[in-house]
Amino acid sequence: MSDLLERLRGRGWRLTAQRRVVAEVLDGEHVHYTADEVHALAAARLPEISRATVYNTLGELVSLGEVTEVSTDGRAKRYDPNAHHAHQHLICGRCGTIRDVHPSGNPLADLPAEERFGFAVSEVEVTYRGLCPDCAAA
Amino acid sequence: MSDLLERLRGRGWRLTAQRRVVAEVLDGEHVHYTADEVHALAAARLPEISRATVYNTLGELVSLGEVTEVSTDGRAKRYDPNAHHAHQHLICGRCGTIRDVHPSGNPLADLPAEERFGFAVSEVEVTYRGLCPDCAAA
DNA sequence: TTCTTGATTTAGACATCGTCCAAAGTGAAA
DNA sequence: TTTCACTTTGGACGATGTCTAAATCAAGAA
Repeated sequence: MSDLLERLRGRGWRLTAQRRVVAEVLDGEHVHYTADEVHALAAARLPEISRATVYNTLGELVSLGEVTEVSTDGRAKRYDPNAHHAHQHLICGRCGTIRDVHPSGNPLADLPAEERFGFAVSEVEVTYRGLCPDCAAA
Repeated sequence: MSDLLERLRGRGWRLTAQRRVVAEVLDGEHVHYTADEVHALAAARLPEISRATVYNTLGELVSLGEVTEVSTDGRAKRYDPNAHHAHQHLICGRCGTIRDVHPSGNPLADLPAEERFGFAVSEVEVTYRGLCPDCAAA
């Protein structure tokens, strides 16, 4: 079984068939599914799982820090299970495909105090946009 | 009249009362309204303006490069008329307030070729997140 | 000025994404 | 095995945004 389920159990998660299936769907290195995709894949294994449960479970995984939400401009949010390895995203503006990338540099350090307006800045998100090879060719 | 309307007319825009009002609402330095806020403010001056027109007009302004869309995680998109001055955003995770910021550094240069996966990368968007002074105090 | 015409606006239906709720079901502690 | 708080369910609901066909209008032509 995945480390993920172990960690979740350790945090007092009640382990239901539904949660197990959602976690299994998200198990992978470069997975960026939408909630509905997760639901479809989960339903392939557990046909009666409801949309609400998928949304609930994804929300919990995000709260627990096990999964990151990626908002891609108006489209449905995508869920990235690769939350334990710092990375940023490269998104195709045409088809919405997402790749994980690892830029150098430290953008947090690039924001001087006088540009923080008293905010307690806690994170930076860097999103690269462009066209993926397939869309560029088409 | 604003430069904006001049530029738009120069590009063959038909100047209607509705478009004028939307452009006026967006006239300002650090404005980040949602489409519905723009609609409400526009309707204060031109009561019969429709939502569809506001959406159409905002979409056109974005296409023309006069206004930038800012997606703030699931909430409604916001529209930033400050498109002619490169800048990034600092967003309060609690209340959604947006500030324009100007970090140093060049994140585009921070993405090595082997991390581009054949994409034609054209832009980078850096979003700082945290709590604004009001929300931090509350 | 008036006419003409293609661009623009409108209201409201529709689509998508996500949230909420009350009722029914269930994991797991005792 | 029993119990009960935690989960799930489905369907209504809400927010945001898109689309369409018919009515309207800006602005160039006459």
